Amino acid sequence: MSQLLSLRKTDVTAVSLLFKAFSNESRVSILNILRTGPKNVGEISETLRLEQTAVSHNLKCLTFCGLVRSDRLGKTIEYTLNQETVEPIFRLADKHVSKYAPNLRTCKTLER
Amino acid sequence: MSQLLSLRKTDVTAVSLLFKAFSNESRVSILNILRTGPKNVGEISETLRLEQTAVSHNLKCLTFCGLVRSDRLGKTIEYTLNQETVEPIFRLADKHVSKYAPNLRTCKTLER
DNA sequence: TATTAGTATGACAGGTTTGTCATATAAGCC
DNA sequence: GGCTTATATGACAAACCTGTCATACTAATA
Repeated sequence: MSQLLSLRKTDVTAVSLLFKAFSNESRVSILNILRTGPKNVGEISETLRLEQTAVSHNLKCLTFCGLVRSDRLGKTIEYTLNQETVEPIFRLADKHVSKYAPNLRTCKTLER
Repeated sequence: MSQLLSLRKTDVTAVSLLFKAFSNESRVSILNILRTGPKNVGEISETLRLEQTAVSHNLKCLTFCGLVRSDRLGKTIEYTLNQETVEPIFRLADKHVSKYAPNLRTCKTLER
């Protein structure tokens, strides 16, 4: 009930950890490409032109946060997006950026 | 139209920058406390027991991302949450954590 | 206009994150 | 079992982030 107005301390920690997963361009690219459907590591790596090991590291992080799910398919491992969470978050973020921070993409690091 | 299914490259950059703002515990605390209403720097600093300069740095970053707005009130500067974005994002994050990553809060750094 | 209170800025050190390299594991096939 | 393909893991250096310190700015008030 009061959850809606304020989070407990522990949740602040969890929420910041969750968004750490979204705070890296490679990981956001991976999530973004998985929106079009499940893909294995090789396909992700090839499409995004990212090193296989880098993709694996980032997928582990995304899995740990519950943002993707992995299923072994023979020699291959297929990754599937957690659409329930990721889709609405992407939509909100996209809307926010175009409405409130249209110049965000032009800077390379966060201003402070 | 196709925006709903995939973001352009530039948006991936913007989205990851936006979530970088959410990826730090101090900043999430600040956003969280602003959910209860506008506050000035001193009030935020005092309530969260964070150094004034640290709060100022983090507020600058949040302002830059359009997540808060600042209004000078005499000697004081009041910060107001962008509820339209932050409220639904917090709700989604909170729901996601409890459903898909309930143990997230117990780790100090992102596993990889 | 000098002083004080509130807030911002810049620089820097310590800590964290990231990609890469070398290597390990797992599954299928000969 | 040995070989090959697909993916994961661990260590490490470079890059990046964060809080702190010293200091600057701004507005109100004496």
